Amino acid sequence: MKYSYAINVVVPIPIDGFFTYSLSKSEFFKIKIGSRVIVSFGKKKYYTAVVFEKHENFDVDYELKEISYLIDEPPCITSEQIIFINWLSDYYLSPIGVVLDAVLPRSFLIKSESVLKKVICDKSYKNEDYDYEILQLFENNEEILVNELVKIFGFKVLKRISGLISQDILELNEEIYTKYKEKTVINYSLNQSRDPSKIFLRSDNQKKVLNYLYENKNSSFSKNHIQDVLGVSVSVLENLAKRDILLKNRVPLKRIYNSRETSIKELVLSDSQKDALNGIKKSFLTYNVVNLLGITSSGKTEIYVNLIKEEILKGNSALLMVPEIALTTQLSLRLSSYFPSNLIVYHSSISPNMRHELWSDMVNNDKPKVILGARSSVFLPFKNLGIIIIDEEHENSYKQNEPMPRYNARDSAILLSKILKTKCLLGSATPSVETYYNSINKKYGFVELNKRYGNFKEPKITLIESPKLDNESFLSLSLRKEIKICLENNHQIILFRNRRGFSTFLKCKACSNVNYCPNCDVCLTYHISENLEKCHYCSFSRVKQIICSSCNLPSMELNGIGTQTIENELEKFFPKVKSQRLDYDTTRSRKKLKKILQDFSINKFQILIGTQMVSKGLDFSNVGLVGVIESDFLLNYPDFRSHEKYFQLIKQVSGRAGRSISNSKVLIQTNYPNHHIHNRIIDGNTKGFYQFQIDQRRDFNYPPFTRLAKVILKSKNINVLKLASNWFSKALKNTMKSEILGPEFPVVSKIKNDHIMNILIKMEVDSLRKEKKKLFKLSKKINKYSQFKSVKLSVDIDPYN
DNA sequence: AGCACGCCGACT
DNA sequence: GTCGGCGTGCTC
Repeated sequence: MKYSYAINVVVPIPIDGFFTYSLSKSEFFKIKIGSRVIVSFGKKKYYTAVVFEKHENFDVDYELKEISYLIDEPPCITSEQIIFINWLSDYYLSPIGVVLDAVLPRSFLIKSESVLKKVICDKSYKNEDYDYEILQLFENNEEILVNELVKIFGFKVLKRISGLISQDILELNEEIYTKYKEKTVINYSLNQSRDPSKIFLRSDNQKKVLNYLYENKNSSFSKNHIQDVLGVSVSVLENLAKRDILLKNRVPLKRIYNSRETSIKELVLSDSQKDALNGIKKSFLTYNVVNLLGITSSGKTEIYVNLIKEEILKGNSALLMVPEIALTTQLSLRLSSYFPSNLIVYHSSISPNMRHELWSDMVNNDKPKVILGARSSVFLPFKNLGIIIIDEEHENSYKQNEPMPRYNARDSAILLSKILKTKCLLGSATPSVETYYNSINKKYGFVELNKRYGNFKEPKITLIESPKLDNESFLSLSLRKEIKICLENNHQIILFRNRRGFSTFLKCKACSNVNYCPNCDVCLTYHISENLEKCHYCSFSRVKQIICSSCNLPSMELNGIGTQTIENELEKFFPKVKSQRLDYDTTRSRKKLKKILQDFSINKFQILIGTQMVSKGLDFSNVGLVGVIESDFLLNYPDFRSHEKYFQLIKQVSGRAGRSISNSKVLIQTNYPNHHIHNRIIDGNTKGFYQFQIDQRRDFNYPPFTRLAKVILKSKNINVLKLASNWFSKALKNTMKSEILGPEFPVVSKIKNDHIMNILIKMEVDSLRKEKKKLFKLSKKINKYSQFKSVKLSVDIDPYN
């Protein structure tokens, strides 16, 4: 069949590929690539879909449906985003619908939630009886869900409504527009109809307000503003309003850009910062991507701010990506003092209203913006973006594993910078091996910043052998000594403990049995505060059991060193000293997290005990000692990146010490004081460390010399899983020329009753596209075999872990 | 994702 | 005899 006008759309559901719909000539010329349409999809459902391609004289061998409704003529996503979405889907072997779903704000995608609103209800439309049938329903209702109409009349109703809409009798709004609520404030302004000479006031405060408003004629102010400027309370305003001297009116307030105006700070750069900044600018003349290696506390932020400022002055926007927004309160405060009216903070858990407003603002408003965002901020509809800065470029949290799509925001941002022809700066004190390799091989520009801000010395790092198990305490004598000295100097202490490895668990004294989760292949973690044994992979939890399930003796007892045990231990040795724990269990709420960090920064307590969280970008001036306790499980962890991760972790926690004091110390309590990584950490030979890693990666064919793909197979039935994995691995070996490893069970081999097997593929860089295509084709094949139908297969491109 | 179709078991 | 369980396959 031949269609004069057709469009290819993407439907935001986990299906691959485009779907083609026909449309009228007028619709065809109105519609743009990136516009949203409502289409009937499947038997009943209506979805919001996005136009990706337009075709004239389109030939297909099946019948096309017509589009139901054109939502927005101006596209809701940019043409660059169309390219980007296609790339993401292609590169990460992820259905394009899944990518679209991740990119667009939820509020744009609500399916079949359109609402019909009565505009005029003119009885003269009686003559067309089917229209009247619909209009009748609006006699009693102002608004009706399209869904309801579809339920009553079937899906053909949409064609009928579209007639009424084009005649302006009904109005179709997406549910979001009714759900989306403008934020408003009450503003006070002068009642111009009152003669000022006839107003008599006794109160000084009231006079103050009136004078202020006279000075700023024709403007109105929010109560907050008047309170801030004049220091008068609301009741003063209310009294004036009661006497009709002031008028109250509600005005819409943008949720974005409403950070309080503060004085714009002037930046003072140190000489080494200036050098680095100039180096970066020079480097951007030749390279699209530049890597800034600035040691901890060297003041990378000031450099970022400078680069962003230059873009803003040029009328461009800037994106600053950070790994985890929860820990960036300090950073966002600093940024808002430099860019009070341009800053937008963006992450996955901002409110739908906010996201909606922000997105529309980016599409419709050319005002330069500074966006501080977590990984999902790469998906925003950028216009005139001048620079992308990726802070802590090495962080694993740039990689999203769950939910789909799996993508790496750092890599995606680099590609986005190419699509947008934008500069891209990678910043880190401990760059990833890949980035380091690209820098020394001139694929990226490379700038180093080796001096701490304020010229404070980097802390002195010392290794101590962990005490033997039967020792009086797992806190070694020398660590306790240093803690004491540090406390006497009135400095603060951070104790770092890596949660993975072992956290607290229960073990049988008699038979050494450890309790496992019934659904997952991990042992249960014991939470003292709730007296519960919990699984960290599924939602399983139960009250602590003292009786061993294996030998029936009441001999289950606490094992492992968690942050709680450290706290208890500290209390034993330093009973008068205040400490606080900071980990994902104790700090579920953001407020609490903020409070703990705030309290620590104003010296309310002396010792902060924490997991990974304390290693990331916290800036406390008074920390004299960082203690690392038993965190070296990474040295034995079966992953080619585990040494790199360990190095980064230690460097980052160490960096928390001595930010504004000299003679700060880092003590690493370890079982492997002679490990070669420890040698590189002690002698500060970072280049040596990276060279060693690069050589190893080259020898064993790991990235950056190859690209990895991990195939994850899951099934409730372990035997089926084994058969399927072996079959798939063989199939891969037969069709691909890449090296195939596995199948093998991962460290955690069962989650939520699904058994898991992984196959690792090492693909040559220059045959990547072809190899991925083969992998993709094969992955579709496995469910064609009836015996493997229950096996769930997914692919992780450039996996971490 | 959602929905229909379809093939088996326990019920008025 | 039928209601309903959820396994499987399709959606322009």
